Amino acid sequence: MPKVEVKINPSPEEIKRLVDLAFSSEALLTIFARCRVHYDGRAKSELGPGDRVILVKPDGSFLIHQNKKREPVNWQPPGSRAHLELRDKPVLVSVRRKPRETLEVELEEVYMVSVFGAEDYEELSLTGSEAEMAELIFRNPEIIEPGFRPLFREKQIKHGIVDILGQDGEGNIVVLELKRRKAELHAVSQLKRYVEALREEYGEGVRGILVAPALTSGAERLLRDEGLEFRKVEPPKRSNRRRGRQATLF
Amino acid sequence: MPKVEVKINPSPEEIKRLVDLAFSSEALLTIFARCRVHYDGRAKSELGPGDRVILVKPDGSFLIHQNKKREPVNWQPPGSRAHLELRDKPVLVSVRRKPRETLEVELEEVYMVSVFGAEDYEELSLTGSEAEMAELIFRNPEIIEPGFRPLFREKQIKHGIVDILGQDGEGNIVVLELKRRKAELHAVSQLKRYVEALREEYGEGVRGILVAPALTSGAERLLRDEGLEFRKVEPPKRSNRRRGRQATLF
DNA sequence: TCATGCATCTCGGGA
DNA sequence: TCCCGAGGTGCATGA
Repeated sequence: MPKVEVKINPSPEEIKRLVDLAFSSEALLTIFARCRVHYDGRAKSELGPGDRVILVKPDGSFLIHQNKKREPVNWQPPGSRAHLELRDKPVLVSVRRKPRETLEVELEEVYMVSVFGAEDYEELSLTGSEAEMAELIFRNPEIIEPGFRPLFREKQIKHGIVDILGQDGEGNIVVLELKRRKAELHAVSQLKRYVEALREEYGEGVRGILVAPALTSGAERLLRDEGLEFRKVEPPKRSNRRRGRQATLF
Repeated sequence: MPKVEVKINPSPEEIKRLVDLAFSSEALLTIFARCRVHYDGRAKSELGPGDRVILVKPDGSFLIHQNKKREPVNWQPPGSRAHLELRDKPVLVSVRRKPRETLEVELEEVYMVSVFGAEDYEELSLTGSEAEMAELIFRNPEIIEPGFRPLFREKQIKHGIVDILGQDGEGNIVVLELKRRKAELHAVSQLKRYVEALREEYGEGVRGILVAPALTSGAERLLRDEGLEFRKVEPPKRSNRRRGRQATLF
């Protein structure tokens, strides 16, 4: 059985057949077409006629790509349900419930329809995340400062969830906010929110440290004004190993 | 000249020809293939073999889609430069400078290559944004409260940029933070940062109002604890008109 | 389900 | 260029 079926310049009947084939066989549907797009849901949008790539995945994900940018111009998330209606022109409709959102693609001219029975059992293995910065700090607490002891990870407090909660050599409570990239104002506000919530509960012996590879100018200014601290730490990149289903030791 | 050229089960030479055609003619390149993917840049990732859809746009955007989820599993942003190398297997390489990032796609089996000369001059017209909430408030300040006068939009202050800065009937300075959807802790922290910066400068006569269709439980708690206020406002959806290049009146 | 925060976030606007 | 914040953010994780 072939992985791919393609039709160039299909008739409406051929479009219908291939779209139904894709949906019934859990295959990836790809259409090259001149189309208009109407969206209504959390927001509302209109897109006039032009050539686009339309991708419908078996999990309901629906993407419309123009010839620029990384982002689809319109889309539906996984779990949406799509079907083809033959009106004057064929129209691809995708509906999401909760929140209710509808996407309609008027196919003015279809240049190509394809059905791709893609098989894929692999997951991405990624390194250099904030989670790995946290692991690094738990293994080597001295990179924060001598005497630092990390105690909790992702600790829920009154107004949010602290990345790492620990103590310094003097017995102060220490809040760490980690950022895998240059930290912005946003990150300082987050840290300040945690520090203030903990001072409310434990008094003045609470320090806040922003841990990141760098700071923006504004973040540095706010951090200084608020008496918070900074430690420069790069997110570690593991060399080769797989993440997730990690090799066990026996 | 046809809009689309497609080859099923192409040879390495045919792959090379079509990829070069796509890049030289500013066309959209779409490949269905079993591939492995290696990424190194801001982070680093590996993806084992599986069937994917690869999309390379003329602006350098590079997307690799699995058969699930809205998001590409790997990508490069616009401005990246791609080329095909014929090693043991053909390898698509995309490089971004600043920051340096490389994406390598080993093509283990290519089921289809296509070149789509897409023409598109339309831009998305979207309604229901935060910007439109701001316009609504400038036109109808009383939806905030009687006597409210909006004065500045996107006003830069010491620690950030305030959505709307105005005054109330008593002459207090009023900061509005707008959210087009349910406001979270993050939004309250933002508002608090602006209010504190302005109190630093102007004293206690500064009020902060979070303007959104709803609040999360945690946002409501923090807002209350900080003595900030809430006004329920839905983002307005225009009925039909085009946005951006709006129709002129003559 | 909701709430919370990360993300190779992307993207646009402004200084 | 950097900085800042919106986004139909998407997405995983926990309660």
